[in-house]
Amino acid sequence: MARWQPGTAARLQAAALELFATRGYERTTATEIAQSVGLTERTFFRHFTDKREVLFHGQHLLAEALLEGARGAPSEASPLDAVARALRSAAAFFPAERRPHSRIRKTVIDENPALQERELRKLADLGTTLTDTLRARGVDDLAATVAAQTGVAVFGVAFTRWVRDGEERAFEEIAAEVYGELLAQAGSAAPVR
Amino acid sequence: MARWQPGTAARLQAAALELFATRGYERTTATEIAQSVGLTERTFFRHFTDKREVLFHGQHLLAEALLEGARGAPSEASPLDAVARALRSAAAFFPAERRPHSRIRKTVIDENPALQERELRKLADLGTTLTDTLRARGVDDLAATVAAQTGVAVFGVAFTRWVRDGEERAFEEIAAEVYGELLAQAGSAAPVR
DNA sequence: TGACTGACGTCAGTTACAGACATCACTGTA
DNA sequence: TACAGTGATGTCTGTAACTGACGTCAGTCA
Repeated sequence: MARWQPGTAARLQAAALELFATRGYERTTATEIAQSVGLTERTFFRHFTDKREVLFHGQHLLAEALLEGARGAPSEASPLDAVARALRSAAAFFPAERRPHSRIRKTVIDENPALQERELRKLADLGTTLTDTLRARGVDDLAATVAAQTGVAVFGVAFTRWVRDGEERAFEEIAAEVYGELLAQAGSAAPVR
Repeated sequence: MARWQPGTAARLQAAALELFATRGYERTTATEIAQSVGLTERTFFRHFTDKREVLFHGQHLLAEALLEGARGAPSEASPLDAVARALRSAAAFFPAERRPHSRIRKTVIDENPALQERELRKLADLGTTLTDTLRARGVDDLAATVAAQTGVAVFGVAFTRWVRDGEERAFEEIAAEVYGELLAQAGSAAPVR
């Protein structure tokens, strides 16, 4: 018999989300989370740098999906078009089955500013890596930064709407709507004087 | 004679920035900051909810300037035009004299992820209040959100460039450049299929 | 004069982390 | 098959960010 059960991080994550959802984030200690799956506080902090991080583990997979989409764009595609492709390939990360889980997670995060900060940082990190990817395609600094940041903004708005109560459309559809709204607004905007 | 000197928060802020810049953020304790101006740790935490917050006090003034700009836009202006106005009125907050101070602050923040998270949150808060302002002008939810988030993205990029080493142009000029780049990219983008 | 307030100090407690070191099932190698 | 790693864990101990309760006292105002 194995000395330790595998998937420690995953078990901690599941336990943490459940405890956070029932008792609230602040009234749940790292020790409690660890003990609820038969581990020690110290072990918890070996798997997650932060108490907050337990809710955000695995985000790098989303980042990779996004970047893959951008990298896969034809070389003649504009930076913004590459970003649009990135958004489409991110959609695979938000299938309908995942929505209930995402909603519980959202509820927890919405209740705690510290968790919101962490989420914003993950989003911002997405922005910088996306910028780097665009630059690697030969896009100049300003264009890459603007396209990537815009893309992250669209992603953020789309994700927020996707997890909203009552929303049933697919992520891809919502993202297309948000992106379309951006193009429409920018298209009819007054030029810089 | 007054029992306490006025401007406690400002003195703590100045002391904190200096200590952070010399010793580094993490190796500076709240107690040290407080003692360096003859106060107690407890008093520090009465003025700032957080150790981080000492670097971000006063941000609400910037928010008010931004919102004032958006509110001042003519009623027939599009949401994005209102946002562009908000950006222009924010420029008053970044005169050339402020740049050296902003650069020191930036150095400190760049070194610490926790501080970056706080900065992102302030930016995000700007986004939500800007959204609310636009909605109060009668703009529908999607349009307001997209315009506001886009504006915040432009602001963020412009600010980052404004504090960059070697940069000497005024904030307003940089913001106009970034905003122009966005319009140019969106103008030539492929429409959503 | 005396109650009240506001900005501060003091003290004690909780908890998020982090370093150092021990443990021990498992693994690969001689 | 003996045996030296290795890696995930536990234990112990310490630091610093906060927080609540309460006391203090100069200035203010009825």
